[in-house]
Amino acid sequence: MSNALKSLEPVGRSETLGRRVQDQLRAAIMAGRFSPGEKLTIRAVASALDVSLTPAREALYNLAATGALDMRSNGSVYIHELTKDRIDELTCIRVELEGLAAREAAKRISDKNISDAEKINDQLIKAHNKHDYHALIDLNWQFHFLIYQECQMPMLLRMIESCWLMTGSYLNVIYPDFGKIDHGLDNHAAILDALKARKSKALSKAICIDIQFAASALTSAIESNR
Amino acid sequence: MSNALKSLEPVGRSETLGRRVQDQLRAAIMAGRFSPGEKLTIRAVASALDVSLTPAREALYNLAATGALDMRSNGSVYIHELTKDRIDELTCIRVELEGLAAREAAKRISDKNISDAEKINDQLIKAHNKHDYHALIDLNWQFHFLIYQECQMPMLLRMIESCWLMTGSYLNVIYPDFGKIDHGLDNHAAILDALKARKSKALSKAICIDIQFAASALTSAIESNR
DNA sequence: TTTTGTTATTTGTTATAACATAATTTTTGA
DNA sequence: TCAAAAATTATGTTATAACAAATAACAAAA
Repeated sequence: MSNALKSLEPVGRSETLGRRVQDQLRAAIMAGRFSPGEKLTIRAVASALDVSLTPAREALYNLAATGALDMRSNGSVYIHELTKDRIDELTCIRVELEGLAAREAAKRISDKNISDAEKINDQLIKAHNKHDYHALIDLNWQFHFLIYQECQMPMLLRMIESCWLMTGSYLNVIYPDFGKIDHGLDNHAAILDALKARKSKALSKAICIDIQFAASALTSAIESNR
Repeated sequence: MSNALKSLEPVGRSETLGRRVQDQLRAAIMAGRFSPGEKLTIRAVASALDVSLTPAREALYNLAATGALDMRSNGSVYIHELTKDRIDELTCIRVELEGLAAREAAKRISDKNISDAEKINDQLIKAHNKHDYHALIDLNWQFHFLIYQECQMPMLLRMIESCWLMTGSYLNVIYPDFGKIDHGLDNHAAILDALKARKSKALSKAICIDIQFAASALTSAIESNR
């Protein structure tokens, strides 16, 4: 094969409709565009994305299978509604999984990734100052997963992602209180410090503090909204 | 409501075909009845269970979404084929998740559950002596999940189950070497001791040793089978 | 007004057919 | 004999229709 041909990117094989529906739903969930407890019917999703029932159903049920959506016994699918107990459970799980990812990532992460993480965090601080919490949600996601990706553990990554999706719908509940996430910025600074020093234990600890901080903010937001 | 009505059992709502297919596949996977790398086509599953493509596809894709099956980019679904790297990753994840489940279970487990676990372990020893590794696989599953269930963390349980399903097809590879699993029985004894003393840290450690022991047996089985 | 039974509507379930692509086999030509 | 091409088969994808179950809306009775 000629070098010119080899240098070409493989044409993005047209994804299936089912997958595209799933990707769109996932993006919407992780951007917090759904409200907790909202019902997602097959037909509503199908007509919203202009596909038939089959791919809409596939997307909804696959997301439910990973835990990103909540499927009840009658087959209806809802956005997760979290109780204090559920948040506590999720926090315990995330501490274990993301702690592991952080430890492994610290061993492997490249200088370039560290500087990328710093850039993202700079943007994140700007977004915070501008009260642009839409961007903040997205950048926070990018910041964490840029680090986690370096652990080179694909199964672990998928599990962590599904944990994040479970709380996605509450981002809009928690982020508007800007007073509370000043601490969140401190946590990110601690994460970056540990990253630069490549101290895996310190990184893991900083990540866990960040998780627990977010969880307590979420819990109090839920308790007061009730 | 009348007392007569109150005494009636709620009618077990007939499961959907999709769910029944999924349950059957899951049971077969966790019993090790499939070989690693085996291809599961939609039509083969549909005709084997005498259903149409729709529920067969739903079951396969949902299991793939949880990681129990391996879905490749062209949509074909396979039984997982594990490499050393993948086993290592899975072991790390399981140590975290099952360690957590064990710690929490130790806090909550009832006397009855402990004696149930002992009974299962007795049967397990008998199955071992009879070289009945089919029963052994099943009893080992029961033993572990009886304990884990006590943690009262439903999301965690599902994650642990999907980890177990990933290695299901290798059970028949690993168990026939009976010499190696004498240690496995010792591990179970240690687990029961920690359980009876309700020492959460000791239980967690015993479980982790069991996991790592199984992993190393699996790794060497794979390496030698190659 | 509250309860209860009926009807209508919504929504999940499943089989089927048509289609497109990937894999395999067969055929053909050098 | 071998490799390329063509045909065939296998397999995944999707829309649709018919069905069943759950839910909501409504009307009649207590």
